[in-house]
Amino acid sequence: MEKTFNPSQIEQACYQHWESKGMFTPSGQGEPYCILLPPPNVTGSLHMGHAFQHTIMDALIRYHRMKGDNTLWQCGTDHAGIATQMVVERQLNAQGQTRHDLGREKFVERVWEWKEESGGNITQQMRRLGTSPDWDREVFTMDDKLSAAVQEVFVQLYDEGLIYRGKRLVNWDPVLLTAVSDLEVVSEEEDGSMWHMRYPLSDGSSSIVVATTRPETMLGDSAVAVHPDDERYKNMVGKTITLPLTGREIPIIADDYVDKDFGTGCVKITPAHDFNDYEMGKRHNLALINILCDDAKINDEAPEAYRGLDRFECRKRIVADLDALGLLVEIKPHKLKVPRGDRSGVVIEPYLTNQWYVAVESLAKPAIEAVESGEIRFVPENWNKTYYQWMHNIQDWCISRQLWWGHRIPAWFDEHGKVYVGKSEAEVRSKYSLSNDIALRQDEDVLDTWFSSALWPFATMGWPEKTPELNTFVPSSVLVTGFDIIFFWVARMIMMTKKFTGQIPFKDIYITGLVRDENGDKMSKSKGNVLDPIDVIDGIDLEALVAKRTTGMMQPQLAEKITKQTRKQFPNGIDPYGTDALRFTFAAMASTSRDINFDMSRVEGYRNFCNKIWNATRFVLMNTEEFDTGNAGGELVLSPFDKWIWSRFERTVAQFEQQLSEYRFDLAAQTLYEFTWNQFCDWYLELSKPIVNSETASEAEKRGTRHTLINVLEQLMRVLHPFMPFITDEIWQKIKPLSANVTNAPSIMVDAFPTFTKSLIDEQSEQDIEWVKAFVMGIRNIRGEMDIAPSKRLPVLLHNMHAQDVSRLANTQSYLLTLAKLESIDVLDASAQAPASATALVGEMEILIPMAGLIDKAAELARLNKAADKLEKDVARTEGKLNNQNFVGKAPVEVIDKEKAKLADAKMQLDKIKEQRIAIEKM
RNA sequence: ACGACUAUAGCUCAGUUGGUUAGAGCGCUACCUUGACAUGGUAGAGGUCGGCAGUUCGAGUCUGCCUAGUCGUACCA
Repeated sequence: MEKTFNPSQIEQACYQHWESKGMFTPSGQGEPYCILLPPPNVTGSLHMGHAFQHTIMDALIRYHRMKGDNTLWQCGTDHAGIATQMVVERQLNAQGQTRHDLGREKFVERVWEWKEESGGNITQQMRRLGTSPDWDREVFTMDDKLSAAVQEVFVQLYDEGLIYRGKRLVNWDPVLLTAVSDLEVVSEEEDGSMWHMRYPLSDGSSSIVVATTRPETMLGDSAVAVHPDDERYKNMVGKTITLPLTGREIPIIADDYVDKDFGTGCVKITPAHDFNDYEMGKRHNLALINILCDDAKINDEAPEAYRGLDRFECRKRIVADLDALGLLVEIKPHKLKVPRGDRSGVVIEPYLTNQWYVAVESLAKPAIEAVESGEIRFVPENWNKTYYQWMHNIQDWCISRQLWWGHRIPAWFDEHGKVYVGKSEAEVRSKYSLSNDIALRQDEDVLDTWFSSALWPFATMGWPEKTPELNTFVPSSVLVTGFDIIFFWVARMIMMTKKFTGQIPFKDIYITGLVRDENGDKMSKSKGNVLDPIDVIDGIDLEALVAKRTTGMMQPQLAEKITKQTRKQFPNGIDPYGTDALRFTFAAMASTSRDINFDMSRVEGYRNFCNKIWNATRFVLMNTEEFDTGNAGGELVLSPFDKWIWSRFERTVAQFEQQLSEYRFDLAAQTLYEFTWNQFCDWYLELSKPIVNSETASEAEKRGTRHTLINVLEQLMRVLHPFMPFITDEIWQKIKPLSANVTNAPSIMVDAFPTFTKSLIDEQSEQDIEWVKAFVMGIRNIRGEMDIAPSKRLPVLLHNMHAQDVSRLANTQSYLLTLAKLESIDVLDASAQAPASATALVGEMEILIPMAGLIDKAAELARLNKAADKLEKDVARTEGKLNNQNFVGKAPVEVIDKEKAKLADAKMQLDKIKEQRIAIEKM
């Protein structure tokens, strides 16, 4: 084995071995365990968020697979309607074409080509991450089977009256020329203005001033509203005003929606261009006057002067024209929330169109109950409040999109515009008894991408057919996803799965945080702080990284700043850290629902951890490869150290499993790290050296230790495997032949997870080894503090020993000499006078290192004073507690006993230190 | 406006139902190339747990208020 672990040498071959041998396929035996992969955009690439979530999912999958569960990770990709269509349109634009030049059919062909070309990208990247989904079951949301499920669902919902078509206001993206759902609109506060405009009463008696942030919509006003109790305007209600620039006469109405204290207390009402006005228009039977074309230019409803103008151009003209007429009262700066499309970034218009909707109320009810009853559990739990809040106020879902890429809506119109819904034209004709001479044309629109993803839990299992998978893997075990898609996806899956299978889609929902950069900023192209997980795995040189971050930018002017910042942060580029280090980093940072501030120094730390494991293996191999490890038989005598490490290992397994079951990946990772580094490597490997190298130990003893070395390591690899799949398999392949593991598993990933063995817990050995550790650490402390060269062998005297100290010493004396680098250990008679010494305490036993020629008087006094100060504080605090009658009277006995014991121990130590201090001062 | 979350060492974070001296990693200081590993070893420094009040024998942990920050939802034209 090489001296340093080199991940790039092993990872890809290892993965091919797993995949080619079909190890990702469910075993078909044991308890079902299933995770649904949130399908990533088929033409997308893997980002840090994916890498994080996939690590979590893969760790769970690998763990359950090793536990013997019938484990399925269902994977696939999403067609991502708008996003993918936009990419292809941009490609066309670059060639000076639009999708209309190609026509629908050719354009969709083009998107399929793009999908074929780039569709394998993200799944290849997932393989680099070591993920182990069942690739044979990979599904694309526009596969025939999924499409069939989509149609089936649509038709059923329509037939039940839960899907309907309606003309109403929708969020309209005037650049993409499609409707979008409420969730696809993001409103950010922006600087704007509030224009106060005067509308004259038709009878000339007076005028009324309205305030608006969108003056251009006045062309579509159909009323002015005031509050019914507003004394200022009470006498005007019922009168009309003459709308400037149009000359239309419109009523003044009263409605308690109006806030008397906001603006002027008068609101212009434009039912065709504002959601609130639309509702008020319905209440008061107002005209809907649409003044916009679909690209947000002014249409022919408006006076000729404004027709064809862009909405913002029109705004300027209206303001100027009103000003010229003396009707512009004032313009105030005003902050307002501007709704923008999450994809296009342009201002969304409320726009009157025909769209398809899902009536969600009846679907929402069982979906709410599923969480209320505890059948579905959010982890952490507080997300259920977010869920409830949204579900209780849920609005009908606009599912039609005026795009070409997606599932075409299975509805046909006859020449009169009558609609027929069915899975195909043929089915529609027979279902509605339409003869062939009646012309039908299919609806042009496609469905919202999330409509098909909502069916993911059952459509991927073969629904509507009655497949065995439906019975086995619905509900799935846990959904791992981000809070950002609770509404988009999670809620809708619950509704649809409940509706069509009667089952919940998953039992637990583990909500992850976001992966941010090391400063807590969101990773984004425009900030230039994006990290590619593959670059962390393989490494990347500085120039390539800079190039990656600065090409294809929306705002090229930022390139310079990003270049500088990148050169500063990564002067030498990024080192190749390997997949296992990256995965372990994600696991270790995954504390409950907290965002991750991704820090490269953590990855480096876990890369070092991999190297530590690698070198521990080298050590173990060095001591077992050419030797008898007792696997073929032969007497094994286990040392206290061997028993101790087995005991600690069993506790580690138990703790790890407990933490994993609570989705505490951070604690689970910490448990493994602590055991591996601080117990196994720091202590056990060191403790084993005196035995395996001993000239006096028996062959049975040596065999016992070699046996423990190889088998603890072998089992440790299995425990580490869910987090670190590559290095563990690589090592396991090397060490398994030397171990007691007799399975024929071709890989550690399909071998068994170690089972907690209670009989190996050995309290006695644990306490004995703690004594050894305290002994060694006491001496090391003196050595460190007194600046004694580590190579200097020290003579040691022991004083005030109890029977247990004597027996422990007898069992471990030869090892202590090696571990603490001692020249000799001598026991001092109780009556004997100790020479001036530096002292360490192990319980009540004193370890004395005679100072002669070694130790500086002042330094030792300083050390003793430091220890005494600390103990004095402890004693004072504890005495204070025990003298407090309230404490003694009310605290539980165990707590009081603990305090008493603590006090006695501190006092004893303090006395000994004081004695030492006196002895030293006398020198 | 409502809701959720966060505030603990220089940095990033743990800290379970309140109960020993509040922990880890990274960074820092000193020493050490000892036959697994310098991507290492040993020892060490560093915290009035955001603030104020309360409950309690006892509060990092529970309650209230305040401050700072993050996010979500709904918004007044």
